[in-house]
Amino acid sequence: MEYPFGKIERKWQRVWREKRIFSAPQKSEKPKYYVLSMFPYPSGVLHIGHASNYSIGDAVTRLKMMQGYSVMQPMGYDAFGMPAENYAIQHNSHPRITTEENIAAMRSQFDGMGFGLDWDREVSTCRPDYYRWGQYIFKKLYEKGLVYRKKSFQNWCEECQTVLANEQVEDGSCWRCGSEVEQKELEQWYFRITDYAEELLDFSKIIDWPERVMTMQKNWIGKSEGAKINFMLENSETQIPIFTTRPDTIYGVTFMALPPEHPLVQAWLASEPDNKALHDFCRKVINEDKLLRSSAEAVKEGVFSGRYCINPLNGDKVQIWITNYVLMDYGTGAVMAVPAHDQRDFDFAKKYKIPIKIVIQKPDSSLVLEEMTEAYIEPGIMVNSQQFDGMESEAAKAAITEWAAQNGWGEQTFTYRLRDWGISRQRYWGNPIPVIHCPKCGVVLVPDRDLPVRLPDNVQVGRTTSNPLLSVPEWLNVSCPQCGEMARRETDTMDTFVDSSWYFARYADPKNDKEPFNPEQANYWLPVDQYIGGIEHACMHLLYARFFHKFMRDLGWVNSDEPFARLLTQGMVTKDGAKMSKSKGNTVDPQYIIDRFGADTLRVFLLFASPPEKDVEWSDDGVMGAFRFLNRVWRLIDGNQDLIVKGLSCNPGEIGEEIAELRYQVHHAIYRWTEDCLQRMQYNTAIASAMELLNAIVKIKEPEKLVDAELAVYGFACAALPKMLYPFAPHIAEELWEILRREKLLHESGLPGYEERYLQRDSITYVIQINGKLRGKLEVSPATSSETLQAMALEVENVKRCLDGLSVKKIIVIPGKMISIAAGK
RNA sequence: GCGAAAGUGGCGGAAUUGGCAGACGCGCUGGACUUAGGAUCCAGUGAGGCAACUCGUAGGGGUUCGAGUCCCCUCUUUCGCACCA
Repeated sequence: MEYPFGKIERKWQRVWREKRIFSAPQKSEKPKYYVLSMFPYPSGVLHIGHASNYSIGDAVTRLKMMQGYSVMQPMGYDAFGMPAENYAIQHNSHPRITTEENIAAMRSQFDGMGFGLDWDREVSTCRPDYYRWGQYIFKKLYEKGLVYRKKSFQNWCEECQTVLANEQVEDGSCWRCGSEVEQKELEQWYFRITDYAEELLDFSKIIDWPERVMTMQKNWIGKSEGAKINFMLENSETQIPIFTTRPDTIYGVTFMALPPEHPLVQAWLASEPDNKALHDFCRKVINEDKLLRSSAEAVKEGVFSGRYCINPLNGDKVQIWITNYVLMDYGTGAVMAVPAHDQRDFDFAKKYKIPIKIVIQKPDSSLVLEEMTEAYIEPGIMVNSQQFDGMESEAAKAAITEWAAQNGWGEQTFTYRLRDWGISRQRYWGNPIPVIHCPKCGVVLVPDRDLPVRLPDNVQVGRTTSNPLLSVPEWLNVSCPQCGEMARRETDTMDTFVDSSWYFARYADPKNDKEPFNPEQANYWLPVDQYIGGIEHACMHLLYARFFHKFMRDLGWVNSDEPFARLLTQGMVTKDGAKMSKSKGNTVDPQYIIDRFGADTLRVFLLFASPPEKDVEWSDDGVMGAFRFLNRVWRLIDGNQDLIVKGLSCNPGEIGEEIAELRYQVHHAIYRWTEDCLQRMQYNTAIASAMELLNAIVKIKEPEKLVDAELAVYGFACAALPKMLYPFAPHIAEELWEILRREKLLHESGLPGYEERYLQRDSITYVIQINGKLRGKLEVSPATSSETLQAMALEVENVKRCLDGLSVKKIIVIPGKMISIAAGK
C-alpha cells in the first residue's frame, strides 16, 4: 500500500496557505532571515531544474523557521526579454497576455511542489508597478553621471533585430536564435559600471561566497597596472594615447598597432575614400566576429597606414599599422608594439619585415637579435634605453613611468578588462528608457510625474525589420517636457539584466507606489542572507546586482555594501550525463512525478542524489528509492501511532541494551543531521541520517513488548523523524506530526534536539594498528586510561602474533578511536 | 595557453580537524511471504584467496606511527577566461 501522498499534499498546502505561515511580517521579535532563489523566466511550465533549485531554497527556509527565524522567501518573475516576445509570436498572441498566463501556470505548479513562498510579495518585471521604478533608477543613474550614450560597433543579430552583449554571443552566433552575428555601428546607452570596478574587486563585506565565483569575477574585471603614454602623430598635434603594462620596453617600440575601429583610422578612411586596400581590410576585420578575431589561432594580419608617430621618450619615428589583433575595447585601443619582447608583436613584425630592437637583455647576456625565434618576455637587464641602461627591468617599469610623467608624456594608470555595460536593446518587450529626444533641447529625461513610460499594447509583435515601438506613432511622438515642441521618445528598451539588478530590494516593499522601496523596510531585510542560483550568472547578473546595490547605497537607499551575504551555486539536473534539453530529448516532466509519487518524493530524490552545489544525475530508480523511503516512514509511524504517542508521555528509566543502542543511534542521527543542515548545507547526508535513524528504529521488532521507560526512547526516536524530514518532505512530515497528536505545526516546533550525554556509548571499540595495518580490536569502557589501553592492546592475541620478532618503538593512543603501534626489527 | 575545480565499488555518493575507506541510496545475488505489487521482509554485495591474509580512493614518488585527505611530478575530465598590450 502506498501512502496517500496526493491527499496529504493538497491538505497541507491548503493549511499553510490559510494560516499564512510564509507571509513574512515586516516586524518580528525573531531575528530575520532572507532566503532568495534567483527568479525564473516565466516559461509557463515547471521544469526539473526549477524543482531542484527551489527545493534547496525551501529547505533553507523551513530549517531557518524551525531554528526560530522570521524568514522571508519571496518569488517573482523575470518576465521581460526576447523569449517572451518569441513565445508570443509562436502562439500568435501578445507577450502581455502569454506572460501573465504563464505566470499563473507556474505559480500553481510552485504551489504543487509545496514551496513556502511569500506570494504577498510577488514581483513581475513586466508590470508597470515594477518597471516604473527601474525607469526611476535609470534617471538617478543619469543624474549621477553614470549613464552615457556612445556610438560604437555592436554585435548585431539581424534575425532578432537587436544588439547583443559580447557575453551573449556564442561562437559568433546569437545565444538565443543561433544566427550569425555581424558588426553594426549604433548609438547606444551605457551604464558606467567601470566607475565601480575597484570596489567590485573587494569581496571583504561578503560573508560566504564560493571561492570560484569570486575568482571568476576578479578575472572578469581584470585589473592591470601599467602606464598611459601619449605618442604624437607625425607632423600633427594629434596625440595617440597607448596603454601598456610593460613601460620597461618602451625604447624597443618599432611600430604602433591600431584596430580598424580606432577613431583615427575611421578618420583616415573618411579622408581617403579611394584607398581601396585600406577600406577592404578594415571592412573585413570589423565584420570578423570578435570571438574568432581574438582566438589564439587567428592569423595576424595588417596593412601599413602610410603614417608615422613619434615615441616621446626617444623621438623615434614609428610606423603605424592597422591590424586585426588589437581590440578597441581594451585600454586605449592603441598598442605600442615591441616585437623583441611581446610574442604577438614578434609574429607580426617577422611577417611584415618590421625592425626588431632588443631593449631587455637576459641576465646572462645571451640574447642575439639574429638568433631570436620568439620574443623574450621575461624580466632582464635594460639595454638600448638611454639613462635606464643597466637597470633591472622590473625596477625600470616604475622609473620609466615616472620619467614620462615628469616630462608630461604620460602617467601611471590602471586599466580594467571590464567594459561599461551596454543596456540598449532594440526590442519591444522590455523596460522603455525614460528619455525624450527633442530637436531643440536634446536628450530630456521623462519627468517623474509621467513615469512609468508605459509600453504601448497596440504593437505588431513579430519579426519586423525594426523595433516594433517605431510603429506606434501616438506613443512615439510626444511634446518635449521642457520646451513643449514636438519630440520623439527613445525607442530602445533596457537589457533585462537591469530589471534583475534590484529586485531583491523591491521584495522588501513590493507594493510601494511612492518610491522603488522604503529604505527602512529594505534595510530590515537586506542583505539577502542566503542567495541561491546557477553558476552561469557569476560574471553578469551577480556583478550587475552588486553594482546596483553599491549605487543604491551611495544614494542612501540601502545601508549595506553587498546585496548577497551568502551564495550557493546549485548544480543542474542532468540525464545520461548531459544537461536536460528539449533538443536532446532527455527531459523529464516533474508534473508526472508529482502526480504519480508526490512532490515530497521528488524533493527528497533531488536533494538526496548529491550535495546542492553539484549536478544531480536523474534516475528513475532513485525516485523509486525516495518513494520507498517515505512509505517506510509512513508505515512505521502510522502503524504504531498509539504506541508512539504513549511513549512520548512515558518517563525515562531503566532500559535494556537494545534500546540503549537505539537511544545512541537517534541522538547521533539528530546530531549529524543538525551539523549537515546548519553548518554545511549538505542535505544529501542529512537525509541519509534520517534513513539511518529509520533503519535503527525498525530493528526493534516488537515495540509493543517494551516497558514504559523503553517506550519513551522509542517514541522519541519515531517523533524525531517528522522533524528531520520537514525541510525536505514537508507534507508527509506535517501529516505524521499530526498523527502523533503534536499540537503546533512543525515550523514552530523547533529543531529536533539531541543530548550530548547520549552521544557516548557504554563501551567503545578501539582499533589496533601495527605500522598502519589493522591488527585487532578492543571493546572497552570510555573511561579506560591510555596506559591501560596500551597494556591491553599488547595482550590481544593477534597483536602478539603480529609483533612476534619485532620490538615496539612507540605506541600512540587516539582517544576514543585507536591504538597505533609502531614496531620494527 | 592561463586560471579554477574535480578524479573513490556496477551507479549516485559518504568519510567535519590526517585516524576502521566505501555511510546512505540505487542496482545486483540468494531466501521468505503473498492479497503477484513500480510490493514487503530477511541475508549478502570493493577485488583476489578455502583461510590466515593480501591488494584497493586516476598513475608515480614523498612526509607520517598512520594519507582519499598534506607535499612534489604526471595523466584525464569539467568549468571559466583567452591575441588583455
